[in-house]
Amino acid sequence: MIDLKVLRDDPQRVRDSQTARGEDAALVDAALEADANRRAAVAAFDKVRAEQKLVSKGIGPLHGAVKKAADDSARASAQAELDKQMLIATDLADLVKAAEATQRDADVAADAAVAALSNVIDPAAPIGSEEDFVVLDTVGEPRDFLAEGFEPRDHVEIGQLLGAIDIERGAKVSGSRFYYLTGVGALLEFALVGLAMDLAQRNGFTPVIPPALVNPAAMEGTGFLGQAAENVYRLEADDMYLVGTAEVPLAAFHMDEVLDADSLPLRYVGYSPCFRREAGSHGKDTRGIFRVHWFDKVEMFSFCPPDQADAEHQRLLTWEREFLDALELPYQVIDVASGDLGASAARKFDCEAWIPTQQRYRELTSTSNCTQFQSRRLKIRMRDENGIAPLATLNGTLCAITRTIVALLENHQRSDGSVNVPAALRPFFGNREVLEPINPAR
RNA sequence: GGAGGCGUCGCAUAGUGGCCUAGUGCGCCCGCCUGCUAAGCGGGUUGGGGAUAAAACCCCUCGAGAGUUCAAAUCUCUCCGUCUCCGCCA
Repeated sequence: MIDLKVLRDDPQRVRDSQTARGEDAALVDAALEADANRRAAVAAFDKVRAEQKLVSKGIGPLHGAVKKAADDSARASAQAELDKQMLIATDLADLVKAAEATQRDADVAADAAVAALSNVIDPAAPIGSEEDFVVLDTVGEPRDFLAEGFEPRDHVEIGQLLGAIDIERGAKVSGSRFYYLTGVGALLEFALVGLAMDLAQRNGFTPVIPPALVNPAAMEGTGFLGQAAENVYRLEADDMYLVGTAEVPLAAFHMDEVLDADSLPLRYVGYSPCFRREAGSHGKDTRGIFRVHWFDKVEMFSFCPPDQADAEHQRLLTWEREFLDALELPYQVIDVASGDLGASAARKFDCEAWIPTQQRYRELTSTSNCTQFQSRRLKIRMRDENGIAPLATLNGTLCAITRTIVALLENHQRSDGSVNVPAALRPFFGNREVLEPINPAR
């Protein structure tokens, strides 16, 4: 949810942001109107409710006056007054009920209208659509396989040779975009998680194994039931959702809480399965495990004071880069354009690793600064010397297992189908230096 | 899954239809007193919203929602959480 103060005081800023995202700027004026309606309805209710309380409060003593009346005429006049006040009170009760209903409707409408607005983009973010990203840095050199004298195999082939990835059986058991990691493939996941967790812990993150199944409040508060709703798995019978990222349970961890500003930034690193329906991506990345309905991921999440969010965002990016550096992968860092930001993000950096068989850089990790957008919805606030205010939330991928495996196998393959294990990963992989083929080529 | 108990301010507790404008203790904050500390004394201390130049002020908030009533922490219903016992189970 965006800041109502900004909406009221500087609506043009919000309109410009909507436009830059390629979204409807008219939603801003609809939200302004709904907000004005709400305030009018609140004022009307407050007024009639205050009146009702006043009258109602007088009725108790009137009952007493009737009981204690000294004589019949005093009793009759007290009773008359009581009857009169009761009539007024009954009328007021009807008015209150009506005003309350009006207010509730106006409230719901205003909430919906404001919730339809995406986060106000960071002015530093490049303006444009998906392809208008800015490359901030390029690290490492793609290998020249031609010069090395062999054609690189793709991760599906290598995975088959190593006995690491079983896509056919994944499809048999669960359908398309499913897989099994087997043998060194399974061990590779543990090694990657070990390396990622180690890096995170050294940087002050609290490791978390979060629930991957959450209630509607958590899913909605995180902002995934808006434009991303079609990609979320919902369990109809239980009204629960399968998370698409640990960002959801990590963000919701402090839902409805007020955190001490001195304890910030609070950093958590979660390891969880991620479930994605991949609606609207039919025909995209159909081969292998690059785009799947389920994968595991190590995700960083940070709660921090708003004025430190930019710096924290840079730190998250730095840790993402350290991880890719450790894996010795060539990659580039991009500043994602306004039209390609999620609804919650004000700014986003992606790290894209070179995929040799695709001859291009593909997204491996991503870090978003959601400013106070998520925390307002989730009611996560901080208390400092200035009082209570929403805080900033940020998230960043440390390791999306399947895509990392794709990049690792393809970039570190050798002509005989074996794969080099990068030095940093070996301590988490039984000091293994090379993964050798165990299956014949098909 | 069955039976029962319990959800009140940071914590602990009082409150069974109108003196509740939710009391008290602890903790915390400010002040007084005091060689210093402790004690003592006085005041403050849920959160959200409306109004305002800022206030005063007003409304909502006793797990959530609905209902009864002129009036609900209090009565009724539904849901959620939690605890105890029984059953089942990785």
